[in-house]
Amino acid sequence: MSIKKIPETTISRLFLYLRKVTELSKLSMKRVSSAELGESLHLGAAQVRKDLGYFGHFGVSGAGYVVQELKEKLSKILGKDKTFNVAIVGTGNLGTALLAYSGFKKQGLNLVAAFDTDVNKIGKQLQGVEIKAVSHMKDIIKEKKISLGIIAVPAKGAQDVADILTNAGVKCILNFAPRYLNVPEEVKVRNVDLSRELEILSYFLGNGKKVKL
Amino acid sequence: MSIKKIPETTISRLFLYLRKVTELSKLSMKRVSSAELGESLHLGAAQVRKDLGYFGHFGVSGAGYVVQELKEKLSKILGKDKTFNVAIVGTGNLGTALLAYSGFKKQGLNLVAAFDTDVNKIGKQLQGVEIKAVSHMKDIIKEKKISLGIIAVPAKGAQDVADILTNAGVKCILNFAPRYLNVPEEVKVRNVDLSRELEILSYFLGNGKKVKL
DNA sequence: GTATGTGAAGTAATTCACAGCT
DNA sequence: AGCTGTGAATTACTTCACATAC
Repeated sequence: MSIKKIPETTISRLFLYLRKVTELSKLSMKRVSSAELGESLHLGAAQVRKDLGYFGHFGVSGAGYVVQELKEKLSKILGKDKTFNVAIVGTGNLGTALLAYSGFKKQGLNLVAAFDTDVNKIGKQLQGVEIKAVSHMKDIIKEKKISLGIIAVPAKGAQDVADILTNAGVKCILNFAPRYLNVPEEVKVRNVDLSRELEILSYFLGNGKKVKL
Repeated sequence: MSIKKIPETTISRLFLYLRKVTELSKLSMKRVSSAELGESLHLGAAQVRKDLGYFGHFGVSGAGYVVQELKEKLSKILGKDKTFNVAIVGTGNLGTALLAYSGFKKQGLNLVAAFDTDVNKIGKQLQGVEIKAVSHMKDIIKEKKISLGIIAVPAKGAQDVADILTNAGVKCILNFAPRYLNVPEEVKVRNVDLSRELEILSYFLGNGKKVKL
């Protein structure tokens, strides 16, 4: 293995491999081939091998991968051994659903703060977290050492929220607002744009056969 | 313009152009250049022109695009003039948030049915829609001519739901369950995997400088 | 002069195909 | 014999650059 840039798509697939290999390990399976790993994820064997290859030689030629070992190495690579503090900004319907989302702890993420501008919401408890005013955000983020921020506010407020977050030292943002966020280079943003997902699907509904996706 | 395969990334950007051009039209702007269009979306001028070029010659050489005209053409291309009926399956936190999501109508999507397996929920009203049993799904989907299904159930039930949906004639699926769905070739699926988004971000948190994304 | 439309060049990701290890 | 690891080939997308139209 040589030093190469690792595509983000590869990182994203590694989590799928980890999920799968965790299942297999529960089923007490000892070995797994690249073809088997890719199968239910509809990925080719070559793709799986190339992805894993970025991180070293995990496999046994002629015999596939040792399930337990692969699981441990992937967990390590993917930072599943670490935990991070998370804040959510915006406690509307989507924010509330996300607060209730039990997946956080599984990802090693502790939801430690929630913010809103609505005075009727401030002070209320949600999933054991007290909703605070956005005006206190900077201090609380520093104080609680929050490194990941989730933006679930309307589009027009999103950039301001992103500015405050990055100013306070947040390194990653999951953005649900339907707009592009300008952030400093070292900050990583991922966007989930529900409107756009729906729009894209409705495009395919309208265009049926015309476009081969 | 010749007949070419249109990348899905292009389709997805067209919606961004439409949003922007709609804003500009509200501001009574008459013309817009490809550079201006791309600017706040952090897309290059060439990218914008290439995307629009897939669908014909909309622009005026030397003068950019006529805002109103571009808006109308994009609306047409993207099927914004049509409406579709939508069903949601799973009325947990996420499903409820989506039901409440006001973006639907804007996309020309009418949420006309909601399904759950929980007997305590069945019969209740949510956002003016009565929650029905999953066992009645097939008939209701046909009867109400539902063409888009949203899956917001846990991973283990998701494939079964997808089977019922596609069997009943649903053509597009927005899947929030963290697993790959096997569907007939003509059915279009888009996946929103919140766990994975969080995982990917936490990978970047853990690996700070090491990986240039 | 200015900005489009588009081949050509460049970059990135996927898939192929096979040498080499067990 | 079987399956990995990886360069080479392919495919997909983006960016460049310029002839063309207004």
